[in-house]
Amino acid sequence: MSTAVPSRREELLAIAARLFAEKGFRNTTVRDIADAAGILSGSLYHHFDSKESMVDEILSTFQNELFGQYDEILASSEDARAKLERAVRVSFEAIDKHPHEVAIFQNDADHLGSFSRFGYLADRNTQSRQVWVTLIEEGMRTGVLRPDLDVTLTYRFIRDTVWVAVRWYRPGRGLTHSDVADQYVRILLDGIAQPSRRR
Amino acid sequence: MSTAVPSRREELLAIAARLFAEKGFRNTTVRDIADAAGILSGSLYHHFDSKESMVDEILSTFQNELFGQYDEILASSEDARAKLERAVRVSFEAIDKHPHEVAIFQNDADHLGSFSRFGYLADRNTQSRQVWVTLIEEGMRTGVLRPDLDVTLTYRFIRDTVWVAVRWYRPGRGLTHSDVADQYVRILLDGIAQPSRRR
DNA sequence: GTCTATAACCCGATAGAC
DNA sequence: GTCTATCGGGTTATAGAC
Repeated sequence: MSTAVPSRREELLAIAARLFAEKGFRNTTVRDIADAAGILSGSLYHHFDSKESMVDEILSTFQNELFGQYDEILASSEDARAKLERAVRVSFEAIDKHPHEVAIFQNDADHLGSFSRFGYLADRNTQSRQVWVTLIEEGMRTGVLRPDLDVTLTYRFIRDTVWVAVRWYRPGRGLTHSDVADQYVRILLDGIAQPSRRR
Repeated sequence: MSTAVPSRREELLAIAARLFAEKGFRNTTVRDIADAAGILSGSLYHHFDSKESMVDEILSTFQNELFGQYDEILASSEDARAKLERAVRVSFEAIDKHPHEVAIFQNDADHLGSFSRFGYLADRNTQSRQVWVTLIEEGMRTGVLRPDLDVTLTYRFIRDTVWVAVRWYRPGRGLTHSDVADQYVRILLDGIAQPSRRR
């Protein structure tokens, strides 16, 4: 958790997160990170065991926060449509608040996940899938979603459309994350076609 | 263009494309490519100037083919809804026929684009944007799409949802590219909500 | 068309001085 | 907490033999 006055360790992690997000984990060298922090590469190892432990701390901290929010939504008593909307909104908020962490997860999770140390990434992926599939199935059962949806395909559609926005969304420029979520929820639920022309 | 009997050069490019797609361009070594081809890394330089020239040939060949298809759609006389559908279908067909090329473009175009040699990647990006925006605006003007759409946001939504499917779609396994396109077009145009509950 | 051998460089990480 | 100095290994690419 970040405090009002970030520790040196947190400063370094923030610098590393930005570089990992911009250039990719593998393509960012410890010298890049040290340069951006104004120190030499060897000095980084006073704070961290390895480059891997840096990205590990970045990702696990972020995911613990995000999945706490998903759990709250699943436990709420709203209808499926409202819960789906909230889950989309929480995700866009995460892109707004933690764009670097989301970008690293999107770009490097597959590669990192092949190391046993990052096995929790696959677990979180499964957990995320369960959240969305649960909401979609509840929506189909209760009649707020079309009953002919392919659940797996719909899950992938929602997951991808939400998280891939990290590629172009820039906090503080143009639309807010809330505006983007509004439009995305509208397209997702009602489509882009003129309803009167609905086939 | 690939011939019935691929040349050694084409064989090597196909091997490289698969590895670039699986591991990323930077994370694939010339030794990886040579190993997979059953030769030594030095021997690759009899066929190609550099690793960069390999990915260059892979991407430019693919894009020349894809954008030829987009041009045909734009020039056709169908209505905007039909043209949008066809553009989505052509894109999914590209994912089916050339999954490695699409994956490389999705994962590495940003990084490669920073070198002047790959300036055409940015040009193709602009061209692609013009295709989708043209179709969306024509659809809004002719009344087949909702008139309150944010054109830029809708463009990004379509672009991202289509191309990100390369992350999970595997040719020959499960749904065909045509099935996936059917479902995606339906969600995109009409949404996932039950129409009777439309707000 | 491929192999042998190697140049020139970049990488993550370490040991110990300050 | 940072710097100096460096180790061991991986990377792209080249020159010339076969």
